[in-house]
Order: sequence, then structure tokens, then C-alpha cells
Amino acid sequence: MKTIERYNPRVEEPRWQMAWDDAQSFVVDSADPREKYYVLEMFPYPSGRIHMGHVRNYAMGDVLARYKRAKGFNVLHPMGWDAFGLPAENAAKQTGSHPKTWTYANIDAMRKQLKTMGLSFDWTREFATCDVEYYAQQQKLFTDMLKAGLVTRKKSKVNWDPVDETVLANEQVIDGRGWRSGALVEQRELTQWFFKISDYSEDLLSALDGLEGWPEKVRTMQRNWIGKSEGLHLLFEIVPDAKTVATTIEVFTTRPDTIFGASFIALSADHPLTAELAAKDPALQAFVEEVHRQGTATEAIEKAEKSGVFTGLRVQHPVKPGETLPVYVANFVLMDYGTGAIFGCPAHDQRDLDFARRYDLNVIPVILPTGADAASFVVGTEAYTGPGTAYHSEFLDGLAIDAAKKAIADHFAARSVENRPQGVVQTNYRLRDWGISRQRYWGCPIPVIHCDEHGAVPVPDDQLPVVLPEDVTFDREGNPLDHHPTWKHVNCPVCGKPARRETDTMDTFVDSSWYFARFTAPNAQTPTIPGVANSWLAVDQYIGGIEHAILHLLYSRFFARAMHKTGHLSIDEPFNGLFTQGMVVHETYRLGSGQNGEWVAPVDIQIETVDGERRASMLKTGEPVEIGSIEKMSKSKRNVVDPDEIVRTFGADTARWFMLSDSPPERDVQWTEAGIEGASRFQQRIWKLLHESIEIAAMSPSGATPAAEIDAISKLIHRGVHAVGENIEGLRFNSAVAQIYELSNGLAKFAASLEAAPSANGAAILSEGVAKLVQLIAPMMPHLAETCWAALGKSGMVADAGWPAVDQALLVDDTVVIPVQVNGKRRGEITVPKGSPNALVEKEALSLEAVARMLDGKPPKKIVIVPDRIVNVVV
RNA sequence: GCGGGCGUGAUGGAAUGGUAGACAUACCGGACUUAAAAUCCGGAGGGGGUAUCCCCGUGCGGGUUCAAGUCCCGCCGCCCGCACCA
Repeated sequence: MKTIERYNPRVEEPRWQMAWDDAQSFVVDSADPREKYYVLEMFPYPSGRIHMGHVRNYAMGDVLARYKRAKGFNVLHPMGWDAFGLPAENAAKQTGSHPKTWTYANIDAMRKQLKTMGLSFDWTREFATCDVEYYAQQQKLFTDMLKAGLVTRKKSKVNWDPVDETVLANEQVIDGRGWRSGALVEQRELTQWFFKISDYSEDLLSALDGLEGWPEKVRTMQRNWIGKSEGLHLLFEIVPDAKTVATTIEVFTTRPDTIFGASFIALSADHPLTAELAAKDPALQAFVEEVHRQGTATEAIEKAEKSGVFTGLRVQHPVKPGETLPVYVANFVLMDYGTGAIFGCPAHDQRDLDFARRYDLNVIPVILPTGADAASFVVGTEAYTGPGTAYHSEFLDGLAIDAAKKAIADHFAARSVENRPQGVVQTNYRLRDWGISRQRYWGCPIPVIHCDEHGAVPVPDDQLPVVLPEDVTFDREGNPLDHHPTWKHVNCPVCGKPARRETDTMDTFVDSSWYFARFTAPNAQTPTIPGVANSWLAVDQYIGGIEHAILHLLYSRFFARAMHKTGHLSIDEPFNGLFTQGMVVHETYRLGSGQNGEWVAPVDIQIETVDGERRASMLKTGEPVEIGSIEKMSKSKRNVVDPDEIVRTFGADTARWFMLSDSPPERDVQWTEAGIEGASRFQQRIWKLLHESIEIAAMSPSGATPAAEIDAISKLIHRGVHAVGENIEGLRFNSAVAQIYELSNGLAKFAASLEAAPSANGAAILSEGVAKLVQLIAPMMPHLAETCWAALGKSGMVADAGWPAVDQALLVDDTVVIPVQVNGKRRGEITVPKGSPNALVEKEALSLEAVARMLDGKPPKKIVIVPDRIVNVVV
């Protein structure tokens, strides 16, 4: 066997990338009559460099796209840039570069990097959300939504990020801190634009049930976020008091069945009535201020004891005539859920109980746990929230909780105060409207003009787009658009009198809420071409990180509905299949030992195994290095591996292969040197196998390999093709990879046997097998596959070759090996024709020496035979 | 606290209720080499006999079943999400 030159990805990869480009292999035509398939990976923010997470994400999408293409689908697989956002402005402040220049330079750099990966994107559809052509259409969507009543402007308490100097949506506040800056969020009153996502609370919730192609986890997270609860909206009459003109307090409860156990009312510190009372009550005022200081961070909430201040007011007990309840302001009542006021039933709510114990309020049990004794049941320090039946509750006595809820709801519905029923059944949602105003420059301008006379007027279509001015400065705090000398001064579209442009821009999550639709007609003069968009959508498989489980995915679902309502789409759910991939993680390394050593990068160290123990040291100095925990790749821990570097050293195919091979795609994958080297070795093994098969074929041998052996190889091939396809369909890329290994190992072994005993039929089946193997690896290692395909002398490109057909007959054996168990333990196996009658299988099984030994001359108690699968002899 | 997920060799992991550990990595032995790397061949869950056999083994304890990594019940541990939501 002559020496084969090593496969050189550095030469082959750019060559094939050019070939695909020249042939426009991945440019897709919406008019193509074949069945469509839309694969989409979450588009990146153009930070400047791609990272391994991108490589993993796009490798997965590309395998699916190339596979579906090979299966004959018309595949849409686009790429673009989520290009608005704060980092561009921060860069402007720090380096003086213009956000636009910075962003487009980053896009150019990242596009170049992505192109070295050989991804089958239709680059003709590429756009960035900061392209005026894109955000112009977004402004059109905004004005359409405004006209359709899906947008409102209201003064509200907002989350203010003091570092990023902007408003954040509730979804963007994590543990009381800004999701980007990490700064403690403050509460401010501002007038903001809102998308009325809460109009769709119920729909967004119930439609989750139909999203069977989504991970259960994401659906659960969205369900919790929307947070539906059903209960009763109750009116409590205030005992007339000079302190206030108010006559009722409204309360929302999910436990109206415990009304007979009510012992106090608690108002939020932000309740309007609280404000009214606090104005004349310094002690109350002080308490309100203290609550505001406490903050909403997780730690603060956990530490904070329940506390409150008695207002002096009392309300009538709604079902115990003559009794009254004290009204408190309490620190644990939230203004933005329900009505901002609760009735406290200490016996059956832990918070209420804590509060009642502190202020010595009544604790009246009204739900008796199933099986408990009414005379002896007491509530101590733990509230009882489990099932039971009502007692101490007059007309509710003896009813189970659900029945009691219904009975009390009926009771209140019948009563009224000033012609209003005293209690109505109500459904509450946690989901708030989506505040989209951002006091930043680098975003899509909100297309509205404020006129003293006509209020907020949407910019008319013929004056769109509202283009971001480029001559802005970042040398002082606040919004550059607001500082701009002329930009905001315009005339009112209605009356023509001087007016002011809205200077807020949209939350960048708006940009990413409809880009998937824009890809279907990226150059259209309208947001979408509905016919085209509807023919492509929904996205068949969407792939991205779990971190978008709520924000982006919920907003996109809302946008699809909003675009449906405004006539730009006719679907409601944008993503049929959703796959959330795991992260790329890596060991961490620190100088010396202990927790304080400086982080060091993987490239600066070497690792040896001494007595089975891995030891690390600095490459240059030999200084000992502590091997730390495995963490998500991050700059701060210096455990980042640069994809560029990997592509340069090993090639894109190797990087892709490794990202797909080791771990199930939904789990984290650990980057290791050994792993990437293993992937590289496999690439060379394929290359070698290919040349062996070519040489064997060229020898034109005259011998013949026994038919049984040929048949076995043939089956190996067809089973491999079948299994790899099935695994890709199920996104089990690691299993697909394992199947490819198995096939290539089998073929290599067969090739070795042919070298010893050459044969014509053997050479033929080997060639066939290798060609199919090349087709199987094509979605994962497309460059290597093209090179092999060409070396095999095949015409055209493997990218256009389709998926090999599977001969179903070869998937089944005519003889089967059946394991034989005795009492559930394997003791041997028999080989019988497939479909053998049980009598024969039984006879064969019992004739096994091992079975006879276990039986020890006694007849078996029972024999279980699963045809063609297993025999179990019970002794 | 609530919700979701996971727990299998040294490691990543595979296994429609039907031969546990496919495939890969690391490791060990051998071949080739002056040597190393690369490559090729072989070994390997643990324990015992050391042949072709036996026992144990998928976090722990029970259960269902002819048969359990897989299903059910109860624990333990880890990860993720949400959380003063009335």
C-alpha cells in the first residue's frame, strides 16, 4: 500500500466554500414547488468574534439543513445579525467609534469567520436589524400595531437601570438587577410605550399545549411566567372614617373559601389609599419609604421580616355582619399583582400567619385537614395549605375547598354594593404589558410625533422611515437623540404646527421578534409578503440557547399574533419545533493552588498524567497549575477556546464534528484537546479508507468473496444509512456520529480483509459503501465529503447528491440471534431463522448446555418467548 | 417553598420493559521505529476460578413483572428555572 498524503483541510475547505458560492448551492427559491423546510438558528449579536457556542449552534442547524436538502426538501436556512443594542454605544463612549461603524465592522469580521465554517446559509437573504431597510419595516409594523390598538402609552413605574441609563422590561430584570449591566434596578415613574402582550395572556398560555415540538421545560417556564390564577375579586366596605373619602377596598384572592378566617386587610406600600393616608401620617410615610428602600432583590426578600403599620381604618367583615377587620399597610403586598391589597387569613397562608403572630392578630382555622379532628386541630407556626373541608364557616361548613370556593363566589355574586356585585370571579395573570421604550440611541426609532394639540401622532406611512441621525455625540449622559440639535424638531403630521419627535428607541427584543418572518422576503417594501411568509412559516426547527426561553420566544409568539392581526402573517405560532442546545464548557485553570490564583488560559499550560492523576503546569515556566471546575467558556475565567484558532489548526469540519460528537445536543459539551484531536484523526481515517477502497478497486481483482460476507457488509451499509438518517431527524447528532464510526470501522475492517484476499465483488461493495459513507458524513463534515466525492470520480457535488436510498429488505436479517435467559439472566444464545415458530425456539433454547445445567433435570416452570427477541426460561 | 431535569466504567455517553456499557476519549500491552510522534493489532465494569465458568453491578431502599438503567412508591444527591403572585 503506497503512502497517502494527509487530507489538508486548509487547502480543501476554502476551495469548496468557493465552489458552493459559485454554484449558488444554498440560494433558495420561494417558488420552488418541493416541500419546504425552514431551519433557523438564533441569529447572533455582532460582538465582533464568534465563539464556540455559535459553532455548536450553527453546526447543528447546518447538519439538519444539509440533511433535509439531501432528502429533497426546499430548505430555507438564512443568517442575519441582531445588530442594535447597547454594546455599540458603550464602544462609542470608550473608543470614540460610531456605533454604526463599530457594528458593521463587527458584522464583516463575524461573517468572514462564519464563512470559514462552511455553513449552508443562503447569504443572499442576509440582513442586519440596524439596516434602515429592516427597521423601516419595523416602524411600519409599529404604526400598524398602534392603529390596531396593540400599542399604548402610559405612565408607569418602570425598572430603571442606572448604569445603562435605560428602562428595562420586567423580563430583563433578574434578581432585581439589570440583565446586562448587573446594576441594582431602581423604580422610576416614566411615560412609556407598551405592546399590549397581556391582551394575549390566555392565548399565549393555552397555545403552549399545542407546541409539541417544544421542550417541556420551556413551555413550563412560559406557563409560569404568564402566571394564570383564578380567584375572586372582592369589595370590602370601609367603616366611615375622616381619614379618607374612599368607601371600599378591592382585594383579589385565590382562596375565597377561607373568608371566614379573615383577620386583617393589608395594602401595598404603593397602593393609592396608602399614599392618601401617608400624606397625613408621618409614621406611615416613614414605613412606606422603608419598604421602598428594601428593594426587590432575592436576598432582600428572603431576609425581610413581615412588617406593617396599622392605618387606623377598619373594614366590615363581608360575611360576619357587625365584625370589622383592621387595615394595615404591609411590606409583603405587591402593587403590581392583583389589586395591591389582600385579606389576610393567617391559618391558611404562611405570610399572613407570620404577620398575624407579629401583630397579635386572630388566627382562625376554617379548613379542617382531611381526617383531622375539629376539636384538637390547631395552627401553630405553620399555616395549613393542604386539602380539607370548610368548618367554622357557617354556610360553607362541610364543603371541600373547591366546592366552598364555588359556593362563596355564588354568594358574593348575588350581593352588591352601589349596584356592583360584592365579589366577582376573576382570572389574573402575572404577565405585564411589554414596555419597549429605551432612552438610547442605537435602536429603532419609535415612529411617533408629539403635538401639543394632537398628542402622540404616528408618523404617516409616506414619512417613514424615521432614520437614525448619524451626527450624534456620546460625550454626555442621557439619550443622544434627545441632545441632537435639530432631529427632534418636526411639524405635527396633523396640523403642521411645530412638534417633537419621540426620542426613545425600541427595545432590541422587538428587532428579534419578527426577523424569522423577514427572512422569507428580505427585500420586500412591506414588512412581509404575506403569501411568501405564510408559505415558509412556521419555522420547522428553531435552534438556540435556553436563555431565551422566556424573553425572545414569548415576544416572538406575541409578534406573530400581532402581525396576524395587522395582516402581515396568517399564523400565530412562529416556531413549530424548538431545540435548546447546551453550552460549551471547559476546565478552568489557576496558578498555584487555592481559590485566589490568577486564571490561566488552556493554551498556556500543559497537562500530563502521572500515576493516573492529571497534573497541569505552565508551558513556559513549569509553574504548577490547579485544575479547577468545568465552567461555561468565559473571558473572565480565561477558559475560552477561539474557534478561529481551531479552524486554522484543525479545519472547520473537525470543529463541527467534535461539537456534534460527544454529548447529546441538549446537554453541555466539554471542550477537550483530546476530543478535537480525536475528531481530526477520524477525518484522516476516512481519507485513508477512501484511498484504500480506490486502490482495491483499481487492482481489478479476480477473486470472489463469499456471498454471505458480501451480504453482511451490504447490511452494515444500509443499516448505517438508515440509522444515521433517523438520528439526524431526531436531532440525536451524537448517536448519528456513533453510527458513522461504526460503519467506517466496519468498512475499514472489510477493506483490510480484501487486501489479504482481493475480490471483484468485494471491491464493488466496498466502493459502494465508501460512497455512501461519504454521503452520510456530508452534513457534518461537508468539505471532506466533497473532496472524497471528487476523489471517487463522482460527478457534481455531494451537496447535490441526495441522501442514499435504504433497501428495507437489508434492514432485517433472515436469521436472528436470540439471547436465552434463565430466570432473567442471560445464559446463552441461539441462532434461528427469523420468524421461527415458538416450538422450535423453545427446543433450541432448552438444548443449550447452560440451560440444561440450570434446569438440573427438572422441567421448566414456564418459558417466555418474545418472537425474534428473547427467550426466558423460568426454573 | 414551587416547577422541570438528571444520577450508568477512569471520562463523555449508548440502550422501542428484552444480551447493560454501543461509539468515542483517556489508559495498558504488542507491532513498526535508533527513538519519539503518527499508524496498525489487541486488552479492559468489579471480584473470584484463572479455560470454555461463577458471583456482583446503572445513586439508596422497597414494589410491579417471566424480565427493570427503563415502570410505580419512598429517600439521598446534583443541575436549571421561578419565587413575599394573595
